[in-house]
Amino acid sequence: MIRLSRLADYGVVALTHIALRPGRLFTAADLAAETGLPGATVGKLLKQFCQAGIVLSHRGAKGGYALSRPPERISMRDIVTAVDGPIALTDCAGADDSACHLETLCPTSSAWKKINATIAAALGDLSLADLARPGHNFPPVGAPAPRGPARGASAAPSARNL
Amino acid sequence: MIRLSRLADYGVVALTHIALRPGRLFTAADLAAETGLPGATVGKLLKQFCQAGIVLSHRGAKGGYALSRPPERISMRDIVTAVDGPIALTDCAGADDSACHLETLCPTSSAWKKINATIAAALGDLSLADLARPGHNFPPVGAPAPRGPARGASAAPSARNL
DNA sequence: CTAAACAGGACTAATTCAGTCCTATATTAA
DNA sequence: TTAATATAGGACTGAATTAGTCCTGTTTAG
Repeated sequence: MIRLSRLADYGVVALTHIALRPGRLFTAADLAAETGLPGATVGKLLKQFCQAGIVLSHRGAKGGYALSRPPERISMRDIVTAVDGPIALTDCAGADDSACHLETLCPTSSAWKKINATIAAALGDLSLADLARPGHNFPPVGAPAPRGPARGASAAPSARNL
Repeated sequence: MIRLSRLADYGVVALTHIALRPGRLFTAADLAAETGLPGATVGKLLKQFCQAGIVLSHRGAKGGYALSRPPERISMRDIVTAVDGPIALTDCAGADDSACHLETLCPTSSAWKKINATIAAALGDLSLADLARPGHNFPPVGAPAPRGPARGASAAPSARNL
């Protein structure tokens, strides 16, 4: 299935947690403890978000991370792209100089481009602020679904599929 | 990155090939030879498409596969779903009875549902017929990008990313 | 100057996926 | 009726990708 990487999912959880507590500086360890995500992995994620300009880091003692801009201006696309790279369903539609050996001229590449753009737009339209306040923008459809790993019987955070 | 499985990509190639030659019955081996895709894998894909009702199979000698309905009525969503299962970026938003251990009530699940629905709609709006005639519906944006594996220097069909 | 915390990379382990193979069943043709 | 062709369905293996950990260096507060 089309899947979002687990890291990207974790990233959304972590950033949502920060967004709900504005003004506070989070160490990677604290954030991991409060969200229940693996510590080293949260550190890795925050580094990536810092490089992408989504969070600002403060080094040294009493350091930590904070959002670089208001959650309204951080989109799902920013987050997913920071963790997983450019949004492209297939190599041929996203990449630049790929040469295809399957067909001399691929009839589907332009279609993939359209699909990629649609997905990117959908992710770009949703901000971190929207995620933090779901009731306002996204009324629950059925029962309020609890969030979490579903695959297998593992108790620990597990794979998530798209 | 968000990725479509290679199988789903292969499936699109295979079905497009069939759609371009209406009336003809394809054996799995012939289709594999003509598209350059791995033989056993094409057989596997066609079985899945048959189960999903996208193609009809004719068993026995002189058997083979054909589309079950006109390409206009076969959507990308049908294809991707047949190969990769339901379209759901995360477990929690797509699954039914998953219990989340990260947060007592996940604030993001309804947002994921919206994103999933958007992607499903985008895939549902594009038919196999559209893929087979890209010039009509999707004018080339830049240079007509050739399609194919990009990752690494492998000559054989390689991983495709979303 | 010491401790806290981020920066950055290398490395390992686990998971997932692509691909192959084998046996059974159905259909056509001789 | 028999032989050949082709799909149905599953089990199994190898490879690729990913998640996660660890280590060393740098920066800053006290």
